[in-house]
Amino acid sequence: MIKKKISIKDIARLTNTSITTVSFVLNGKGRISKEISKKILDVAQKNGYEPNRMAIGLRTGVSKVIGLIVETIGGPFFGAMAKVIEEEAEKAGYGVIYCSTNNNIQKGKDVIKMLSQQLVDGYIITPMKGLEKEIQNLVANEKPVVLIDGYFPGIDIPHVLVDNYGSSYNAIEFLIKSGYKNIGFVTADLELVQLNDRMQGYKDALKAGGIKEDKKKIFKLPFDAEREEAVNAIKTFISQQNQMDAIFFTTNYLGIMGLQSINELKLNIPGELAVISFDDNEIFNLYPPGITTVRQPTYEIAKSAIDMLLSQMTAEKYNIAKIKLQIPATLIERGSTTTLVTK
Amino acid sequence: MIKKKISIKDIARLTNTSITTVSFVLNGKGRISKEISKKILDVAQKNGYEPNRMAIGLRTGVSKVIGLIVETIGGPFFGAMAKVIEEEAEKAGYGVIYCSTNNNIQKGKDVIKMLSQQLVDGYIITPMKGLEKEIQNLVANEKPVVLIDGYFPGIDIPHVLVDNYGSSYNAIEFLIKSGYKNIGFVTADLELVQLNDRMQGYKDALKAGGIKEDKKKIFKLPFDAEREEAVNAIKTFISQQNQMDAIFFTTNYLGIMGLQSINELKLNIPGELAVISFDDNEIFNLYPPGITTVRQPTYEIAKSAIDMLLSQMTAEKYNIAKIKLQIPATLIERGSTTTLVTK
DNA sequence: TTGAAAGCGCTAACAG
DNA sequence: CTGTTAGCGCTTTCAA
Repeated sequence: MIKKKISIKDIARLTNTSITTVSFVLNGKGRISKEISKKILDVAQKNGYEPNRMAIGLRTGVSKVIGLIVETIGGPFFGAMAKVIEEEAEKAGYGVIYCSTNNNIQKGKDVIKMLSQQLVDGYIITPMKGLEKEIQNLVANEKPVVLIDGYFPGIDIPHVLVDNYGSSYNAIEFLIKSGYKNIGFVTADLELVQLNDRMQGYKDALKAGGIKEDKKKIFKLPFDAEREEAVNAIKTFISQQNQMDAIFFTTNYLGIMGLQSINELKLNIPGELAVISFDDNEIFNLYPPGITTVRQPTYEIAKSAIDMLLSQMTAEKYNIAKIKLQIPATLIERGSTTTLVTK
Repeated sequence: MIKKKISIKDIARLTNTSITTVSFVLNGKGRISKEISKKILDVAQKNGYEPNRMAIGLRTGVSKVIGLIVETIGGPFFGAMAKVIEEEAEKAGYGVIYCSTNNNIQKGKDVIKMLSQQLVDGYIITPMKGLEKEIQNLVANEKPVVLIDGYFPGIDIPHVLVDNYGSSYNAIEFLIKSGYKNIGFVTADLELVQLNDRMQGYKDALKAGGIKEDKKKIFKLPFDAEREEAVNAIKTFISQQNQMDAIFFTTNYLGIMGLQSINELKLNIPGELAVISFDDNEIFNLYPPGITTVRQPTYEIAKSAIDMLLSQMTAEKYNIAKIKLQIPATLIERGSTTTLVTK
C-alpha cells in the first residue's frame, strides 16, 4: 500500500478542476461553491493529501518552524523549557526543531547556518561568546530572535533570563543572615554573562553584609575538565580553605560535582559546610539533608521567550517592547543551610 | 548592513554567466573553466551566498535532515543519545531535528505528520503503542525508519535497544546470588514492550533461582500519577510487604521516586531493603550508599541506530540486514546491594 | 565548456 | 465562482 505522495495537481485532475480551485478550497481562501469544495475535500481526504512544506516554504518564504538552539539538549533545565515552548508554538501553528551547540562556538555557527538556510522563521537561542556576529546577522536580516539564559552586554537583542545578579545576591544574603561568614564560591571558567552576574551578586552581597571579599574563596573550574579531574579540583579547593563554613555553586552541574567532592571528603552538611547551588534539580531534593537551591523560573522564562518571539513574528511592524526581561528566582530552602545557632 | 539573501541567479548576473554555470561550479559538477569558476566562487563568497534548502528540497526531494522523535526531550538518556546521533549525522551531511511526544499518542501522530510533510529524509523514533499505523505508513512510503528503545512485536521494522529481558534477568539473578530472596518489582502501568520484557526477565530469573513468584510483590504505578501521589503509592506498596528484602525499579524515573519513598519511610539501604534500578543516573552514583543500576549502553544504541538509518538512506537497494539489535547492558554494582552475610 | 529551459508543488495576482 | 499563469531557487537534461 505504497501511497505515492499526492499533489494539488493530482487532486485537480481527479476532480476536473484547476489547481487554483484546489488550493483555494484547501486553504479556505476565495469562495468556491459548496459542491466543488466538498468533492475536492473528499478526494484530498481519501488520498491522504498533505501539503508539501518545501513548496510552501519556497513560495511563501515562511516555514512555520521555530529553531531552538540550546547549549545541551537533555538536561532538565532545557528539557522543561522545550516542553512549554513546543506547546505554545504549536498553538500558534508553528513547529519547533532543536539544535545543540554543546558550548562549542564552531558548532554554534554551523547550526545557525544550517537553520538560516531558510529552514526556520524565528530563533530562540542560548547565546555564547563568539556568536555575536552570527546572531546580529540574523537580526539584520530581519529574522525574529529571542535570547534565553543569557544576553550580549551592549547589544540590543531581546532576551529573557533569570535575574542572575539578584538571585545570587539573595542566596548569599540568606547565608549571611543564617550566620555563615566564610562563604566560598565555585563557578565555571566560562565567559558567560550569567556567571559574571552571579559572581557580582555574590560580591555585592558580601560587601552589604560587611564581609570582606577573599579572592582565595573563589574558584573557577576549567570548563573542559573531565569529571573526575573536576571533582578532585573541587576537593582540593575545599581542603585548602581553613575556615570556610558555606559554599555556593553557580550551576547545577557544579553543585552535583560539589556534592560528590564533599561526600568524598566526608564533610558533614551543613555541620561542617553549608551548601547552596544555583538551578534546582531532583538530586538536590533527594540528597540528604536536602540542598538549598536557587530555582530558576523555567516556565516563565520559556513562556516569555516564545511569546516575545511570536509577537515579533506576527507584528506587522517592529515593535520590540521589552528588550530585557529578568525574572526573579525562588530560593528553595532545604537542610543544607540550617541557621547557625552556635555563633 | 542588511544582506538580502543572494541567489544563484544574482551570482549569475554579477558574473555575467548563467545560472547553470553557477550551479555547476557551486556543486562541483560539470567542468567549468578555472577562471570562471574562480570568479563565481569569489562572488558567492563575498556575498555570503547560502543555498536555499527549501528550493533544493523541492527540486531534489531530499532535505538532508533526520527527524528524531523521542518520548521526552531532556532527560539524560535521550540527551546522551542525541549527542552521538547528531555527531554521526553531521559527518554524513545530515542535520538533526528533534521532536517529543511526551508519551502522548496524538502528539506522536502530529509530530510524524509534520515531519512527513517532506521535511525529513529519515526517522529515528521511540515507538509507543498507538503509533503502529503511522510508522508503518512511513515505511510503506519507503522512508527509512529505525526504532530505538522499543519495538512493535510482530512488525518488522529495524530497531535497536538494550536487551531488556537479559539485563533484568541478570540483575535479579545477581540479587539472588547476593542472598536476597524476597524481591519486589516496581514498574509503570504502560503498555511498552520494554517494560514487559523487563518483567519477564524478573519472573524467569526468580524461577531459575527457585523462588516462587508472588503477585503481591509486583507493583504497577499508574503512569499519570502526580509526583507526590506516586511516592505515596510506592510507600504504601513497600509498607505492605512483610519481608521484602530487595526491590527492583524498572526505570530511572521510578527508581528516583523509589529512593524518595524509601527515604521517607526511613528504611536503611541495603540493611532493610536492597535496591536496584534500571537506567543509570548521576543521582544513583551520589545517593548514599550508591544505588546499583542497570546501565544502558546509550552510546552503542545511538551509534547503531544512526548507522542503520544512514545505511538505509544511502543503500541503493533495500538491504535491511539486522532488523533486531539487542545490546547487553552493564550492571553497575554499588552499595545498595551488598552481599547478605546474615543468612 | 557553457547556456536555455523545464519543472519540483505551491500561492496569488489577474482574467474571465 | 473558477481557471490561467507566473514565478519562488534550484537541479539537470539537452543543445549549442
